[in-house]
Amino acid sequence: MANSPGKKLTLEQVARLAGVSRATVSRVVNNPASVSPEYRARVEKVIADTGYQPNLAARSLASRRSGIIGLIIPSVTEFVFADPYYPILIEGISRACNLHDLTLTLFLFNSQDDQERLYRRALGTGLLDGVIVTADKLVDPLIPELIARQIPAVYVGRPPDSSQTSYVDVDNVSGAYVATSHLIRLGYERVATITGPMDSTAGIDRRAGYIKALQERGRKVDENLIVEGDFSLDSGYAAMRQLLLHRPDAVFAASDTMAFGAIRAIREAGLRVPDDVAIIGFDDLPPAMRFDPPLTTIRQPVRRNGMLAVEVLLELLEMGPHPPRHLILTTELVIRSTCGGILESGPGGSPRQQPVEGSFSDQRS
Amino acid sequence: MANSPGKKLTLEQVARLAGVSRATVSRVVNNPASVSPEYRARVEKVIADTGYQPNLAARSLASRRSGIIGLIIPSVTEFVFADPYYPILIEGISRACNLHDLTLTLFLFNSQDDQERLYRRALGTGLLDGVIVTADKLVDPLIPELIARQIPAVYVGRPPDSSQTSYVDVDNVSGAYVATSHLIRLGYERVATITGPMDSTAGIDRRAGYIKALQERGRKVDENLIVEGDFSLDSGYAAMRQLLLHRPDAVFAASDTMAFGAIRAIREAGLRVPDDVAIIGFDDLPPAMRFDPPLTTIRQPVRRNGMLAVEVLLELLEMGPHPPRHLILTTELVIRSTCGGILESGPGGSPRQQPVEGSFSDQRS
DNA sequence: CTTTTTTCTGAGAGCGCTCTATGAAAAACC
DNA sequence: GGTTTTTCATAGAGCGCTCTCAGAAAAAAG
Repeated sequence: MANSPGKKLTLEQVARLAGVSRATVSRVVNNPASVSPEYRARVEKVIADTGYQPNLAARSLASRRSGIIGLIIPSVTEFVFADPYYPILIEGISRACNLHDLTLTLFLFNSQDDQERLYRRALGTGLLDGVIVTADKLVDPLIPELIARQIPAVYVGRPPDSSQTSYVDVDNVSGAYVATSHLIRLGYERVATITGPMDSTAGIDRRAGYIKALQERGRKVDENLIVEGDFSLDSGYAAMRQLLLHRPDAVFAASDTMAFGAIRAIREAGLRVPDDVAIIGFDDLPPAMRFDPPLTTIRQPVRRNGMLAVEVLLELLEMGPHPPRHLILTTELVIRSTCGGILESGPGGSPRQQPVEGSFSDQRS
Repeated sequence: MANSPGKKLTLEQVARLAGVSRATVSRVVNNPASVSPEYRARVEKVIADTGYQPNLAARSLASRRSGIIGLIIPSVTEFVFADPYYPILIEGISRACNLHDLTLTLFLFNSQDDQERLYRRALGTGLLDGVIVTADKLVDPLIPELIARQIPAVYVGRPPDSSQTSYVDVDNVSGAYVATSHLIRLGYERVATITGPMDSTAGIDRRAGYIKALQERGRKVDENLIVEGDFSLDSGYAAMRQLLLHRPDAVFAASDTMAFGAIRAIREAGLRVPDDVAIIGFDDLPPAMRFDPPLTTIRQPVRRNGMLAVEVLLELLEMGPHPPRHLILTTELVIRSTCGGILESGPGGSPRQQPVEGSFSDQRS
């Protein structure tokens, strides 16, 4: 009896059934505290009996709040879903949405041509309360658009210009630094890296962390040991083949998926991991643990990132844009089997990172 | 100049700027043919100059059409994204949405508790023009709900009761039949199967295809050679370990992911694929090709399925529910390296399936 | 017991758009 | 040239909800 009215019930009818005015029903729905107990009970009974649910379009038109947020992933889908990263991010976002009774809309584009229409659809119709955008590209036409239209937005990953944009990111520089330091500490001499795309901030930051670690240890940076990938398996494979020409004994791959590709290339060259070449990844998505051999990597809290993005967006929605929020989560070194772990407990304290998954620093810029 | 009006433009204002009535602007937006060329040009110019875009909430309230559809995946997300199946399905759906200028909302639930609230949110607010639902579970409280509320819906995968429900599916029985027949034809004697969950139609149908193939060849069905999995890697691994007790020489796994788990179990037992145990999967998602050794499997057009689901939904939206539509796509045997392919060209014609990816049968029930 | 303050409900004006009914102008017909 | 059709823009009534404002009733104060 709680539902299935042939025709949809309106506020008006509920009001009539309860013998009150429309405004009162609206109030019990949106702010029960403002209605006297008797009236509230009366209305609530009718709502329970009829299974009344407000019409979102009408509510949204009148209140300019829809409870709908958008997730915009400005990359072509084939690329997007080649990696478990995005599904897990989506899972996190969706979880937080469920927690807050938000509805999630998804804007993926399948070809570059979709982009313009998609953005119009997402941003122009005024339906979305706000958006979460993944910072995939260094050149992002979306940022000025979002600012001009004054649409609350939170980036996942550091956007190219963060002066007016809130974001949630992991500390990529430090993660890469830790990864590279780990390799150096284990005694490897020729530590190479397969970077992410140089048109993404994540790619740039992780490369910077690699170089920082090298320099701090007084190693010189050899450009031959730096090859650019695009986070995909194939690019990891190709990059590794190129790297092999220069005989690295350890490699920091800027994503797990590229690490898998690299391992394949290493094996095809008749070499072994980690005996001949050690390798460390970045991400620690589920396949890393299951891979054979299990991958040593830098864990980033992707799901958590997604959830926090929603929280920050909600904050923006309530408090207005004000100073943009920047949340940086820490990463964690996860030692498994691809770096040859024997030497790892050197003198002078454990090199093992503290798991600090829950913590994060909150810095405003 | 095409956008960034500080305050959002309304139809009203566009009408004023163009010196026409609101109704006229509305008509050029929705049905340009019904407006005389001069007026149309005048209005279109203003729209182009101002970058006007109609407010979705208002439009949806007045016309009862939002251009938004929902994708409901009635499984817990951790499970959902453990497999590349869903991301690829989403990609297909999203592609078709872009093609038709539809907006996609995503309803995932992260715990069983979400379910009720999620369904209310998805179905009760009247915002969605229709929904696509994945037929994951045999017991689906959604179907009666959808019928009662008269919400246009298309299932991906055969729903438990299809008498009133449209769906798009692949021919699971025939796919499993082909897979099993392939194994038999190659000369394997003890052909086992790792089934999908028995509370899903896909699991049931693929099991049925396996049994049908066995029976048609006069093989007797040995219950010891049938173990139930849940499409996950771990379940494939566990199922295979159990199967190994009964010395199968070939296995049909009802999903690629389970096949990967099974292969791991086989190797851990000191056996080789395909020399000691042949294995064939189902899905042919990207990892199948990249796996070492590349997996022989049954290809199902997942992306295409997603796109067609949208097309069918659109049809429903335009034509009304009428007789439910049932679209069954065919599968295709993809021979790679896990079945020992040498014997495959037996006498009496090639056992290789015709690739028929593009075709599908359209049967109404 | 009257006045002031507080608490709540109801009336009513939108939110921005669609769509039917209406009527004016243009085209077609006799 | 007058009448009937056809074409096409406009007026205006909603769609279902929120929210401000005013006023009635109840509580507090004098």
